[in-house]
Amino acid sequence: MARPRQALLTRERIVEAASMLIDAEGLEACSMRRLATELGVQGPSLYNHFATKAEIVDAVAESVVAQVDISVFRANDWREGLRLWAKSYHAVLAAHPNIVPVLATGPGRRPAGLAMAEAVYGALLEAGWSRARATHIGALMRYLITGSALGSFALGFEADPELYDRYPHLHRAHELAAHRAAVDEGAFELGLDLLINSLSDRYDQGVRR
Amino acid sequence: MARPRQALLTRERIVEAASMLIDAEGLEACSMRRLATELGVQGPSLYNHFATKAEIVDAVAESVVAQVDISVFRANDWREGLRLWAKSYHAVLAAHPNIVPVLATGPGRRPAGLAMAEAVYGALLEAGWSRARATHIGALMRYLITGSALGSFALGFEADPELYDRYPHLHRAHELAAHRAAVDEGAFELGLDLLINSLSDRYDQGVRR
DNA sequence: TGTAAAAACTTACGCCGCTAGTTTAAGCAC
DNA sequence: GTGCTTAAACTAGCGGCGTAAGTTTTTACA
Repeated sequence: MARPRQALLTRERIVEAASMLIDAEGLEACSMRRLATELGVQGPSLYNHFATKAEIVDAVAESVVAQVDISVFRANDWREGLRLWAKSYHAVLAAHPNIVPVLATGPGRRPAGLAMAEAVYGALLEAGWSRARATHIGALMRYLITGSALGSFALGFEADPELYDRYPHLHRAHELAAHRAAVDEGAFELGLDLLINSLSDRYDQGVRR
Repeated sequence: MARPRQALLTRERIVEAASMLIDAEGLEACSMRRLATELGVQGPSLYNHFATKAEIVDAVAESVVAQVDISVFRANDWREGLRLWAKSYHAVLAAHPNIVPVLATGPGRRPAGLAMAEAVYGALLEAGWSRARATHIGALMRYLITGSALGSFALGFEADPELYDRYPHLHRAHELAAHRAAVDEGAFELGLDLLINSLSDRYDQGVRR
């Protein structure tokens, strides 16, 4: 086949297919040849639309981050804004866990990532936090959110009971996987509560740097 | 060359070389052929000592986690134990950042990882925290520690000033990289303080689940 | 001393990202 | 309408990847 009358590929179609493939089978499954097959095309054809594979993955990351609700900072106190944003971000990453390693390295040049950083940092500055502290708080939130999204704590323990014979306190660790949601969500909620409440206390005491 | 009079490889030599290669050039640089070259050997020879590449990487992860000081739980209050352990873990990961993605998925079957989980969880249980809360606290600490180790927050922003023209609050984001240590360490220290202090407050108020 | 296991080797398979060059259709200038 | 440029698909192929299979030689032990 040479050039078709109607183009088979668009950047949008490619990103959508890549996103679905990554969600369904993971980052490693998303090779150029495999992605092309998914789109009914030969591998190198993708290079007519993206210069490298990294650009495709980056576009997927961008489309995921764009789903995070950053409007919450406009209508809320910084504490509530931070909490609602974190929950939205957390929920988006929970729906697309396989792309998290890409996001964990920072916003890079992605507009949605930069817009999110702008919204968070701006809200903290406008609340009165110092530049340095606002940066720390932003970093801290990213640590919690991507750290929790990167790998389930519960699933980090294998289901084989014999594995824990030598570790008296871990004798029920093989049951963790069955309570995955409660464990992982509970830990995230606890962390969010602890961080925001204690930041709030400091703020109310006038400690803002 | 057939079998040499003195074995060229041992599991220890392989793990050591892999660890150095990963530290120096990253996980992707550590291919079987490259690692073998580093050891003065052909690629497939490594399979006489490890069944898969994943086993080698896992052994590197194990050797890194084994460097974390978990003795601190014996001589300290749970708060101070938690703080000292977290700092030790953080320092170890800062020295070996390229292996962090492997650790972030949990202890798996690695003895050092399981011993660490046992120490943390045991200390929390013996302090009086409920099983569920102790699990949450352990998960939360991992989120913070691996989240912060996974990618520098400061380096997540590119040094190109023009990138931030559209984002009024980010106009100095290109300077972040120059303050990498202050930003990243400040955020981690803040997070650790906030979490442990607020957990300590709850504990002192008798809220242990 | 004969045999089995160990530890190196070479060769090769099917993936991978990506480059180069080819073919044909589309879009535009005259 | 005709010719030129560009776009979007193709095929072929390079060097690298993890790993399997089979070979060679040495060592260790019965």
